[in-house]
Amino acid sequence: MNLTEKRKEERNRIIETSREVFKKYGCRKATMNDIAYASGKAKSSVYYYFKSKDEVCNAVIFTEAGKYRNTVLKAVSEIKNPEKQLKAYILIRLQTDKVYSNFYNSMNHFSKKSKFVKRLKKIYDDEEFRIFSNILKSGIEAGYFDVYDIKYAAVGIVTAMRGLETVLLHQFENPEIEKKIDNILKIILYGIVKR
Amino acid sequence: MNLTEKRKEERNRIIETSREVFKKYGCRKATMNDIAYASGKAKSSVYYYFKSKDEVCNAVIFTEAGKYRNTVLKAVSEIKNPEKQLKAYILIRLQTDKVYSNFYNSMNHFSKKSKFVKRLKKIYDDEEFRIFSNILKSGIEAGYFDVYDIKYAAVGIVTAMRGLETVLLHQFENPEIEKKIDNILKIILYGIVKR
DNA sequence: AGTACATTCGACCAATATTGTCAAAACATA
DNA sequence: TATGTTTTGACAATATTGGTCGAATGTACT
Repeated sequence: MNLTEKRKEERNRIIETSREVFKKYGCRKATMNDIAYASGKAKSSVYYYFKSKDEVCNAVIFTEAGKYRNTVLKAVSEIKNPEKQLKAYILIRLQTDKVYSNFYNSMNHFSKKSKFVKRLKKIYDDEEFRIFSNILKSGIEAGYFDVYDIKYAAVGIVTAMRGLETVLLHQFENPEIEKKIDNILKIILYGIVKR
Repeated sequence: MNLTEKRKEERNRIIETSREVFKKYGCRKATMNDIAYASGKAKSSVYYYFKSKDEVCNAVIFTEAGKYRNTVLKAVSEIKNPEKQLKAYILIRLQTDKVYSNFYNSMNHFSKKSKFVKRLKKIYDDEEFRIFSNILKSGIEAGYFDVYDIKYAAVGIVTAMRGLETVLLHQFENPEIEKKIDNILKIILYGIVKR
């Protein structure tokens, strides 16, 4: 095995253990010692792989975002019909959102919003925006959708969706939720103007 | 309401919130600030009620031990037959053990066994010993049991039970567990000598 | 063995965070 | 207002933490 390969693998191993440590203690409370110990190394050895604790955090976030992305893409790409794709996307978003909000809520339970959480949010937001744009784009290419400007359409719809979520999230157990989503989806898809 | 009463109530309120904070962060990671903030007070206000963080920890442990005690006693006292009492006790012990081991495992997940955990264990151990002795004693008074020396009998049986647990705990989902306990119980109750 | 390189580690320091104290403020109560 | 209780922010003493460095260990190749 290549030297840099081995190095990367060790890095990934540390990232995985860090993820667990963060889950347990939260990012703030977890110390480099915790991470090192959990990885079966000395603290300075962790610094051999990562410049700083910040970098470890970023790596964990980045990897998690990647996993999230894959989950979504895999679920969505299996669906051909763009309309159903959209619906699947919204549903999966509502589900994973719950999980990952748990993840980073525990990170700064109290204490003013940290730099860290802001960064995490931004990364997820960007990711989401990109994924959604792709769905829109492929829908357009397939001749299903027709929007004036993908970028602004995406921004608008994602924003609307987020508003939708804040309303729906706390009634997520509600079995009516699918119907509600269907209704909103219809508006997004066909507009409110009668044809 | 009496003045000292009010004070005690406030203390209890802090103990309850502390318990939640400990559950979340573990005892080591939780700071007096965390506790104070969660209680809606300033740090120094917490020190008005407790001499030190150590005292807060002790109070939480003590209260938890008391709750555990009540759970066991309530469940056991409703049973008249000492034999069934013993069985109920062992079962409930196995169950609550799981819960509270989670509680204090999270307390010092890594880092050498802390003074704190040792104390927690000791308190639970004493408590358990006392409860068990009472069961034995009431069984003797009721004419069901007959042992030479309650104290040593209790020590012996509790020790044996603990050994039993270490074996059984990780296969707790096993539905056969009741049968196994029954078997052990029979040995404890009737001895191994044929009559 | 000897060299070059990757990896691990413990000791160490400066910066930060935490515990615990205190005197003053805010609050209640009569 | 006077008295006792409770809350608080500022502060000192102390402990923990992030991060550095040089030395030790490991490893692969000549």
